[in-house]
Amino acid sequence: MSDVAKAAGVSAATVSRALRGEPGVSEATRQHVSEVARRMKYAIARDASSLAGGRRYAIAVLTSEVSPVLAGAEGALRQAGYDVLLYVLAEPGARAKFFDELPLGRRVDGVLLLSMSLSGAEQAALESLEVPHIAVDDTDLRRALRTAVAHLLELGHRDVALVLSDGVDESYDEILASAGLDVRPEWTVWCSPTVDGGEQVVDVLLDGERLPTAVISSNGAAALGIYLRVQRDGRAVPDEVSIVSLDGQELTRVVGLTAVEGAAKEQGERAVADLLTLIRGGQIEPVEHPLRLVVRNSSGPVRTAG
Amino acid sequence: MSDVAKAAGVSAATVSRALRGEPGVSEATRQHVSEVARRMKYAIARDASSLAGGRRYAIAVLTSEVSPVLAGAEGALRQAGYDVLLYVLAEPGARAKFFDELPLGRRVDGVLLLSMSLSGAEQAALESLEVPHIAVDDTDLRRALRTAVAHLLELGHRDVALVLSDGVDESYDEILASAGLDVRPEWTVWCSPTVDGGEQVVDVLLDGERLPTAVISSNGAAALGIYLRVQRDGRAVPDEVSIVSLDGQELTRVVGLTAVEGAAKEQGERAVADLLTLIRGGQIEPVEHPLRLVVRNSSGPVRTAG
DNA sequence: CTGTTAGCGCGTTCAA
DNA sequence: TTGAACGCGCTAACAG
Repeated sequence: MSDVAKAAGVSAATVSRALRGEPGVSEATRQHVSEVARRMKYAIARDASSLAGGRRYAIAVLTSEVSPVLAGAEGALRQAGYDVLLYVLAEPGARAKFFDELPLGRRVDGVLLLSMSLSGAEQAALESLEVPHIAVDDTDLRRALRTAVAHLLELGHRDVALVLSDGVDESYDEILASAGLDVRPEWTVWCSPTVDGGEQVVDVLLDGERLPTAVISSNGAAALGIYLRVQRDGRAVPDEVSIVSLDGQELTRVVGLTAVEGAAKEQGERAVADLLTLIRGGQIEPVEHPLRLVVRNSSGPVRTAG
Repeated sequence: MSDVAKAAGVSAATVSRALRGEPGVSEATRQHVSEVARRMKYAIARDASSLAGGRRYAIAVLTSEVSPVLAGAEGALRQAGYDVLLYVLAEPGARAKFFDELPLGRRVDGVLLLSMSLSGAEQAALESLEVPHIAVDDTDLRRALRTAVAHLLELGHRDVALVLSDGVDESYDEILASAGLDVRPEWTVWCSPTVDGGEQVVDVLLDGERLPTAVISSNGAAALGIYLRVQRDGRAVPDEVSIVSLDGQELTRVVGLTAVEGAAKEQGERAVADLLTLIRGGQIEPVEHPLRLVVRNSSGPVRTAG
């Protein structure tokens, strides 16, 4: 840095201020210093910078799975000039160890949590770091369902079945009802969030006397199972049955299922933006995560009877 | 550190040496210092350590996609006490920028590359960092193919078609031939590495007079496409046609395709072990990446004719 | 707006 | 085997 300072005819402190965008430097000086630094291929040494008490230029990213959201977040952080310290906290052991040891002291400017629901203790541990943090929630099932229902209504569907993953125990009847659909108990079914689960549930669903013209699945893998099974049964998708997934797994994309996607990339970017705002001491206002209906080949107009 | 030194009745230099396992400290002193440090929950500050010329306790992980290998590598590195600096270099722009700016100077102890085939220039840029690096190769198609062929032979198949992804231009005839299979030119076909590609190739393949009893696909998505199309054509899998993928994408697992998998986790762990050996100045000996045949529901005994 | 001074917390001499 | 002094590259607080 002193080399750059000498070359630019200023002091090291000025170089520091100029390169970090700190106030207190004339615009002319800043430009000049930046130019010289670039020519000399100089970049601030982060270690020394953080040692001296400045920022650390690093964000810890905690995630329970390596997912597209991670890719989105990484890109946004990198672009903002931050390093990404990755912690994959998939196994309970690793997760417990992390929150026990909290190896983040004085090493990051912020923490980003992806698809992690924290326990109270974990939350408290995180707070004790005294570092800004923010979490990216999972897709909001409720809103996703409304989106899917609207899509199907538009296509003329009135007989819509809802396949929920085991573990989802809220009632969504009111959403179906308020959309003007009949709520038929036998058209709300549960299955495991797997391809197998989806296949099995089809037997139940298409066994009644009245068949739904469309099926919404809360889980992507199950949606795929439904799709495969329905086709194997000799029913055309979407001509006889439309299928919509509320979960934008890669699976749904690859086989061409219509899905409500969590807009993973945007969610990650949004979260990064919020986190950076927090780091700068700003206030953030909660916003709903964007949802995106991606219409592919598994949903179409309802077939007019007769 | 000076606090610990005081508490232990030694100098800071001794604490440093003791905690880093440096020689030149009596075993008694080392034990004592370690004990005191633990009691005081003291850990060496990595920033200061690297500033002063010591280790950086960090590894840069470069990857072209967020994949299970990444998860495996992260775990292994974490366990070895290293931070993971993640760089997702999926987009050409990001990748070019990285190799242009090389933002790694003096910041990591090593570099781990996952599923990245480096160009000569990139290779050179990496070397210029003067930091140990190691790459996890993609699955070796050749060996994977041998594994798949052996599996099918065992099941009695003799009429095996090979679907290669566009871009794969090596000849694998000798592998098929040496396994005692007839090499029929019309049974080696190319398609794009997508579900669509797989679907399309089925038309070509099952249009001849003599049909293969098994299909090997080098790509997982294409394998899925083949699977879907064959079923839709009303042919049973695996009773009429067996399908084996040489690529263990999640896709193949979820829909139950037999696949030769790269044993991602083990590969990642192995690479980390090698990298750490390099960092310590050791020599590594090349080993073949482990391959694993995962038999699922898409491969079965050949149906005895008539 | 800019320069000067004094550390940040450690590793590495060198001497004892 | 240990300790004291020095400097790594930078930023914060002050002075101008």
